Amino acid sequence: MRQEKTDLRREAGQRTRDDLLTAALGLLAERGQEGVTLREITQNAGANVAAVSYHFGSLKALCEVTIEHALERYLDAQIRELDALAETATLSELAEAFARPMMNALAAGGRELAVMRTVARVGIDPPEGWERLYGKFEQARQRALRVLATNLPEVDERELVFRVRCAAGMLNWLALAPIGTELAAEPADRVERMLIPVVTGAFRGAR
Amino acid sequence: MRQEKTDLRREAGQRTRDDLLTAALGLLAERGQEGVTLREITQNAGANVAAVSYHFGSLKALCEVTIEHALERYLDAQIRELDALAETATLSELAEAFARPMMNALAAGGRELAVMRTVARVGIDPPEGWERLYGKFEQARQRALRVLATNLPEVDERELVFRVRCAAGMLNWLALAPIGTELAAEPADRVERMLIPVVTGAFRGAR
DNA sequence: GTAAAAGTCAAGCGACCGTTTGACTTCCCT
DNA sequence: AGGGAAGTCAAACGGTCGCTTGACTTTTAC
Repeated sequence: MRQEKTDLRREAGQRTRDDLLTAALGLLAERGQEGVTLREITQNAGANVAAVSYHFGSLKALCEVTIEHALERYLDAQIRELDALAETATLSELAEAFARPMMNALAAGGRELAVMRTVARVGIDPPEGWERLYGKFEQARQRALRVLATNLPEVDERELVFRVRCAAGMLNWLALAPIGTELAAEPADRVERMLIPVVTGAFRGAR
Repeated sequence: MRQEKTDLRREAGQRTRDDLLTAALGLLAERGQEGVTLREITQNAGANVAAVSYHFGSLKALCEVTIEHALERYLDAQIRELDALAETATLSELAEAFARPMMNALAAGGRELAVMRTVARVGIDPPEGWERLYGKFEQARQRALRVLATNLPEVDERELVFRVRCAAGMLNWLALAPIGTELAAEPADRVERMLIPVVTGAFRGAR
């Protein structure tokens, strides 16, 4: 009983913290780091303005924690998909694994899509502390590069790196641009049937 | 003589106006609409803060004029490229024409790249008055779609629209992300040799 | 020559920003 | 029972924001 009370009390503080993170994620996805204000976050979270300083130290720190959470979640999911690939995977299978986390988010919409939007913005305006996740970032890229090199042994590696970055950028764009919200209204399998060939084609290249 | 003086004087007012537009373009390209401040623009332009209200009415109006200029310039260039295509153009030729304005800007860097960055941001945060250019936007898309449909008669038109949007998004991403600045340091023909196959592949699709 | 028009400028307006403060409540520990 | 830690809150801080004002200079028009 006393322990229950402890947990309940701790939940009160934790709840405010989580509400702030959720509100920050939504606004960061919508407007980016420059367009977010402390008062709007706290209002959406139903909290006092001082709560941000109390729980995170500053607005910037809250944004960094939020972005880092989103980025780590995305990279973990993508690495998981890529690691599940066979050594002999085709370009189409690579494209599917590479795009899977983004496709799932596009199909789910809501908070999942907000995570992706926030992640995509990192590629344009990198926040300060993001170097901490650079390792995971490189891990995903290297895994994709291996499969790519197996399928396209005649293509220069620098070009393969470029294609991975192009494909990643295209997926990020889908999350950020209005087309992302449009796709969220489509059946998931239809989105997949449209998107996979494009990513595969970008990987393969064509003259 | 009096006419010369008239012109010189008119240039004085026009010069401040142009300096404001240039400074606004640079900052809009760098930080986007939300991250731009009146005082930073006027400082970069060497003008007084009141100059913006005097010449444009408000900061928002200045931003809209700047963005519209950049967008119109981009669309005109792209439409020109696409209109120069033969009816029987290949996918690779289509890709080259489609990507030509962006590739030129990536090669030139500086102000040209700033124009592209500003244009690309329109796709994420559309400013208020951009509907005025929707016609040119559709014109470019329709022209690309025709060549695409000729080369890929077996593909559903909705899918072709999707591929055009993906390709455009990828190009926009190249302008916005750090990779854009990296490419600006490369030889132009090398960028072209890397980029065209990716765009072509995205157009063509692959299983 | 002279009055109107065009343009520039320093100063200041109210509004909103992120952050801090100190009082206050609630719960844990002994 | 009571000291203390955790958390919340209204209020206020200094600073920056976009924008306006009114004085001032320069150019234009007659």
